[in-house]
Amino acid sequence: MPAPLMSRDEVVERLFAVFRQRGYDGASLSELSQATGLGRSSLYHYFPGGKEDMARAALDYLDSWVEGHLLAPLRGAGTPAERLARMTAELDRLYDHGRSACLLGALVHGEGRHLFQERLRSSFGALVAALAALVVESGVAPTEAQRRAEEAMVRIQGSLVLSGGLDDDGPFRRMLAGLETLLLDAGR
Amino acid sequence: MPAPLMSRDEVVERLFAVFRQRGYDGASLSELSQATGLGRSSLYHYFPGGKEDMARAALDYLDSWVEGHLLAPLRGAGTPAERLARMTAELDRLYDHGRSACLLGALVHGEGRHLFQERLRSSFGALVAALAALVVESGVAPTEAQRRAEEAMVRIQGSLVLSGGLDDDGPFRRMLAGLETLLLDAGR
DNA sequence: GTCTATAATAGGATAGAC
DNA sequence: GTCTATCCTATTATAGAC
Repeated sequence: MPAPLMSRDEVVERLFAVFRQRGYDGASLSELSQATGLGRSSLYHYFPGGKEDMARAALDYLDSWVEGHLLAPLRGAGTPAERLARMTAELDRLYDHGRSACLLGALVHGEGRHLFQERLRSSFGALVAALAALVVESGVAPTEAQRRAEEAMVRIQGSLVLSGGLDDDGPFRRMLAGLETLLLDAGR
Repeated sequence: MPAPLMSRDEVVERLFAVFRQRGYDGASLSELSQATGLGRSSLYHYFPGGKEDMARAALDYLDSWVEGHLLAPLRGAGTPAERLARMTAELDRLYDHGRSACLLGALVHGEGRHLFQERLRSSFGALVAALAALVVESGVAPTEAQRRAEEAMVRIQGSLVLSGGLDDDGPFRRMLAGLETLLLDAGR
């Protein structure tokens, strides 16, 4: 019995990288196999349900990353502005300064949406809810906080689409720079 | 020689509908064939370059639709606010109140991006430029106008992603409602 | 747990009849 | 201009050896 070449976590991380770039329909087993260095059969050993299982694992990985790197900082110590700054720094890492797509945004299209609509809803919903909670804590009324949190999510996703389409980091960078004003500035 | 069952324009319109929903990789010839009612061979008669040609035609169709329904109104008669209102009404139609995806946003992922990066750049760029011109006309400095136009595009795309992911029209509706304030209100 | 081999299907694309 | 038939490749998935 050969020992595993890499941890399951590392395998999933590479699957995640393929799905975010190629989308569900565009991610072929060949590419997933190449990216992980595992043969098809090894992939099916880890993921008996095939490609759908692999995408689900990628979503699990993202949820866990988001919880650890985005939601936890938002709930952590410091002023709302400090916590938000920690989150935006992590967003910048996650999306490689706007050069990498969002897995959720990629799975919204084609078969991915059909397979994962409920997961997408809950993942998007959790992020928006966490942002709204931060904004409420900063002294904004819940209704308005919810509106701002939704708009922040809209801008994150939209800037990734536009930066991808233009092949230009600008939109993502400017979006990141404007998040604090959008979420925490009272005069709006 | 059988007469054409439908005009080329109508064929392209149906191809457009498939690509926007399924993305480039997710749009199979079977589905494109079904959607148009044309057999594979007939599709290749219209589009000798195969699927890539079909997607290109869908992009042409979108560019033409955008020129006629979005850019022309922006340049037309009336105050900037009136022209913008005409454009947002057309946006609402194009995206079916937030229920249909954007072709450009769909083609940003997977193979579509590699094939059409330049087209995406110019289509996105033309829209942003037209919005910026309107904002300049309303009395805003060019640099600030460009910033607002880019943010409008970001919000359009982001709201479509979020409305798709949440399966909820809300984000798109609220985005549309906020466009005039974003673009034309001085106090920002 | 990984490999080689292979099945079974779907994909994109073409040829030629009418 | 559309059809039926076909080709070739890639795809997803499985079986079985080690």
